Amino acid sequence: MPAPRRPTDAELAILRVLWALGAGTVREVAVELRRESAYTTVLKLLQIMTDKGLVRRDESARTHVYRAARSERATQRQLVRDLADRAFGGSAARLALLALAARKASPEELAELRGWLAEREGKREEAR
Amino acid sequence: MPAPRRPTDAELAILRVLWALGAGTVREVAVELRRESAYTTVLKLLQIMTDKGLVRRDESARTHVYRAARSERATQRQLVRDLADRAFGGSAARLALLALAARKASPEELAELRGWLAEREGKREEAR
DNA sequence: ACGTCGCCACGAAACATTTCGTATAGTCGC
DNA sequence: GCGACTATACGAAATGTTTCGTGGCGACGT
Repeated sequence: MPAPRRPTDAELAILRVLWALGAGTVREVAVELRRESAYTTVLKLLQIMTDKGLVRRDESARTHVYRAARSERATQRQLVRDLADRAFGGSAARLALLALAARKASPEELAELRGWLAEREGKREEAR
Repeated sequence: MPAPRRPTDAELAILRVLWALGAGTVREVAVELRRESAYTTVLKLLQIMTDKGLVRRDESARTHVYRAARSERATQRQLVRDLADRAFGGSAARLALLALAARKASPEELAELRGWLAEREGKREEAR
């Protein structure tokens, strides 16, 4: 399968609901987004997303059930790479640095970051 | 001025050229992008971008000169925040962590990151 | 059986993005 | 002044995104 195109804003909003729910019907997704989109809008988007391969549809029941085709993580990775290419000359690390500067990070997040760096350091030691 | 809308892909490509050049005429920008866009396409985009407030135009000479209205850094910050909101539940730190995992970082970049964390640590000490 | 309700398919409109052709006009050299 | 060259402006088409209305079909209660 060819690399799926970057999801649009509206598509991403739907994907987020599906990731949170695991799977869902049109109505369930629409309820989560009700302030933003009418039922048939969500339906249409999900149909388009099915065609694009962004979601998979289970049609075995009369009320179809949708799932995201790719994991949240994989999609996030794709979006990050895309943004790195478009706005950071391809450097995801520079993107990361700016992200850290752009918004305050919680202590937990900082701890995660330190952990990541430490692990990274460990690997470097190993490689000697 | 109201917050300018997120630049589109084609707009961002042009902004990158302008940031690199400092300022430039339509032709200069078009030359940098020549494999991607015809001269009049670049012209049209720059006109639109002027209307949107993404670039400023100096019309004092017959050949207009364009400059990015906002710095590369500020725009990057905006894009990062936008992506954090759309795909990371607003957490720029989680975005940063994924960015680090998504692409190998150079030793220089890792050093920068360590430096940033160290500085951060210093501030925490100060606050006691 | 019949009305009602929920569901999906489809089409179309409204809008944004991207592309480029053509028109028009200033400038320079001759 | 005239022609060649370069510049901007404008319009319009091609494409992509987002919105929602309408129609038809099946299920379910009464």
